[in-house]
Amino acid sequence: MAQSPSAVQRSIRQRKPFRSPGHEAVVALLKIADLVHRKAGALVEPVGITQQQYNVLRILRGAGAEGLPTLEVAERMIEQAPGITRLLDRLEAKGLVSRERSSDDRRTVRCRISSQGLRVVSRLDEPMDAFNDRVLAAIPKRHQRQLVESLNQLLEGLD
Amino acid sequence: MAQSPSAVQRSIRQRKPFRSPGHEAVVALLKIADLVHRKAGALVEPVGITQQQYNVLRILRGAGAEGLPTLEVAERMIEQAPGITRLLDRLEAKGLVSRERSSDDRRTVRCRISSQGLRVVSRLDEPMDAFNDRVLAAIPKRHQRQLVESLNQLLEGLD
DNA sequence: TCAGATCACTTGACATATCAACTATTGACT
DNA sequence: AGTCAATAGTTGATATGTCAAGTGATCTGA
Repeated sequence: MAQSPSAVQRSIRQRKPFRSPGHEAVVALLKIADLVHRKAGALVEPVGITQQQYNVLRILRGAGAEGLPTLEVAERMIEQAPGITRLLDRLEAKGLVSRERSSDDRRTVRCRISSQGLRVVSRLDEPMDAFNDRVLAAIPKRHQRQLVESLNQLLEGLD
Repeated sequence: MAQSPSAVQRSIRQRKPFRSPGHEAVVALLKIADLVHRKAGALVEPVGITQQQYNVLRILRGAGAEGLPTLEVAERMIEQAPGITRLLDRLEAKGLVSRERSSDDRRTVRCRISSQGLRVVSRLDEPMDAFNDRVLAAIPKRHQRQLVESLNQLLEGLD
């Protein structure tokens, strides 16, 4: 007897079952990430920034007053960002970050969040946290810890 | 006593623990998806196509000889693709798909995979399947089924 | 039957991503 | 000191993504 199609299958309108659990898992991961991406993007859009820009602002807020050199910001990004320079250009143009070439190592550029930038991120914190929690709320409490652990293991396997 | 940092924390060089499991889960999901994306992209790059293009080719192969109208291809994509027309333009330019305006409904354009397209996808199937399975192999067998189920639930929660 | 709504794309304009040079500093080693 | 390699960005060219508006084709109801 045929299994009823999983949510992943339905989401890509696929009749046949997946070749393997690995295939289903990967498709699910990509699909979920795309959706989360779009929903989070819609959340930050009203203040005129993108998700990546929001990510940079959070990193710089976390870094405090000393700020961070450009490439260290890139290292801390959730998604790899080879265009970090121009990403920061746009944030600077909006007045949300400031940059200055460091005096002790003149190769590096120190990036800091501005007070306007701080205002912008703080306005987004609550809706964003609520969104994150809502995502995980879709699965029963007793499986949440296991999921986070499995995701961590997947991540470790990917280097 | 301080918990040793999780893989997710390390991957974004974050010292402090996450505000909530939901936050950690979302960061993990996005990070994993980005990595999977890049690795899969590197897999298909040698034959001169992108992941999205590979996704289209698989969809069209699955559709068989009748092919599919443009927007139905878009519906089956893993990641939403508002630029489906141009995506198909590129595949057509490479000779991997063919298109013709349908005669029964002249609004629609029927897309088919070409024999050259079939050759290209089939060359990628094995490495791609192996990759998918390798991703999931990072977690113990007894948790794999649970992970896939949880991912399905996350996905359902996102509409 | 025919005007208006809907559908299935297309196209143009613009933002962002990616990769490969290129520049200015700094570090390491003779 | 002086040369060579490695760093830390920056920039240009090109590809891709995204949104809004436009074009036929089809459907729907008076």
